[in-house]
Amino acid sequence: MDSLKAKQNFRLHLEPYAVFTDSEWELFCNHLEFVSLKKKEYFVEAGKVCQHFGFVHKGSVRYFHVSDGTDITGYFSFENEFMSSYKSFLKQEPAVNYIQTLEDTELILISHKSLQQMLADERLAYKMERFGRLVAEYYLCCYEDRVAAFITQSPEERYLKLLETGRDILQRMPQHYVANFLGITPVSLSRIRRRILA
Amino acid sequence: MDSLKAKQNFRLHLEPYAVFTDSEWELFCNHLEFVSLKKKEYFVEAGKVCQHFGFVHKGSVRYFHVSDGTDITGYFSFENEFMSSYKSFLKQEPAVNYIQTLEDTELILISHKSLQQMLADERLAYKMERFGRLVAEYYLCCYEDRVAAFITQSPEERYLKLLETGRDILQRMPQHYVANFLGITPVSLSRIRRRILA
DNA sequence: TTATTTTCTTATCTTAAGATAACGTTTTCT
DNA sequence: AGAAAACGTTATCTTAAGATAAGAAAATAA
Repeated sequence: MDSLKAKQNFRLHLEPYAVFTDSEWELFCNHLEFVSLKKKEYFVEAGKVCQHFGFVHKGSVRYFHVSDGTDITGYFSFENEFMSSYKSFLKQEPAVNYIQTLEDTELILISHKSLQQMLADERLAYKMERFGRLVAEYYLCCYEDRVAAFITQSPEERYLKLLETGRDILQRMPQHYVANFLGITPVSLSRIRRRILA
Repeated sequence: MDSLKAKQNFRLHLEPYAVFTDSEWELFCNHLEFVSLKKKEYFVEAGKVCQHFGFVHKGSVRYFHVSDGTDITGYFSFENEFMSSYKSFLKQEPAVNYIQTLEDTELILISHKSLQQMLADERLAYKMERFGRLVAEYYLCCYEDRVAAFITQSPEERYLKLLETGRDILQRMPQHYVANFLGITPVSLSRIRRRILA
């Protein structure tokens, strides 16, 4: 991976959350790790502590749970989106889920240890606290919407909404992943699709 | 309301998120508002911007959506818990939900304007950023669990889990509020309860 | 206290989702 | 290219949830 380009792109996409001076940016970059994963490789596995907060530079990942042998999709992250098993990462406790790449994927990572170091480094602390706050707030809002969708909408309504706003999900994800992202089975989504066409 | 006691209690419950020096605490307290609401009064109404982030000193509140005339519970907050229509508050956009007291309730409030002032005040900025980050992260983790419950568990399983962990919800909330908190109708919850007893 | 509203249960009917299996198609792997 | 795996649809059967209405019990208000 071209880590120079990746860094530039990362800096750009961080702007809503943190604008670094050049010297801050240099300190920050010392903590970044660049990792390329092949399709279907795991970034997080259930039972292990998620050690990194990540940014998808290229490719995409899927976050899913496994129960009774079937896997159930929680969400997806595409290019230029953050990705982590947040609870596991933040609390440094074993994850209850997996994160797996869906394609060959390039990630920029910040380890929990690095984050703590930056939060403890006077030169970066304030900016990192703010960065963390804004990222967490962003995801808080996303989750608020997602919970609202589950309690106020039927599966069919959730699918129709996804059709409107669906980002890359519908184009790039196999339908059975989309199905349990919506909280239903693949068979059920197939029926919903037919119902809508009729 | 005894605002001195309320302040003390608030300071105690903020400790996981922010520990203030006495002088910081004094600055912080200048921004606090103390409000008593009667049962069934509204703290947030759909269509209006949520202006405050709140802490429940006494009593309890319910967060709910209204669609097609029926109301659907999103969550509850009890004594010593935070409460806000986060997305509306953070983005200062119209809320899509209501927040209503369930009993006579005493709240400690921070207005959006006050929060911005504190974030801009050199003497408090760092601590407030950190405070904001830790609160947002806390709720992020709660929401992560809540979404996981919707996609991995059946309504019955969610109810059984609530029986185990249910805080005050089951004791203090009417059952039809609990029902749509679980994403189902009151009638359906009643059936689940019967099924479990049998 | 009486009247009214709220709350919970139960019953009926309709609708849709889950489980499972079969089949054809497409993709992936070697 | 050929074999295997993954994917999407369809069908059947079972189960449970939604909609609606009615009635009893409890809480609240006048």
